[in-house]
Amino acid sequence: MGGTHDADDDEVARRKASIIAVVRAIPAGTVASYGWVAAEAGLPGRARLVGRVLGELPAGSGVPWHRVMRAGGRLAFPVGSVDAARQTRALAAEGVRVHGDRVPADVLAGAATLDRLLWGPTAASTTTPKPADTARPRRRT
DNA sequence: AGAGTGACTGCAG
DNA sequence: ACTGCAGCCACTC
Repeated sequence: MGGTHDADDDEVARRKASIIAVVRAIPAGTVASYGWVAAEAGLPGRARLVGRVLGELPAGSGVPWHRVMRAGGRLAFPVGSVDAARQTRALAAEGVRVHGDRVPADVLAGAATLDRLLWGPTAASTTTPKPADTARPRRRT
């Protein structure tokens, strides 16, 4: 096979797969932040990458992109935009009431609980993505 | 190679 | 609570 098969491309595809796997693992009725998803996918600090990957998702991909929100449980899009309305609608269909551009704290707390659901002691699921990648601490005060 | 941009985030004012 | 700024990462021009 000679050809153009760079390990770099493979790495990129692998990141996308990890991100999508985490998003798909978010239970209906709960939401998670971009940063949280990135961290769980083994890509701490790549919240923006999550947004890009979700934006590339084709319609009907089955990936619950609407369950991914900004930090603090805020809508990913500005209120009034078509996408914002769509996300609000999709969340409402799952019982999540969006108040303005934010969701109740308890819904967001569900994401924190997810941590235990996914990587908890009783998790041990074979469908869980792998952390891989070395965690790189953010240099912040 | 340098500058600009964005489905991000946290701290300051 | 809101806006602005800085840091960061990946991509495009």
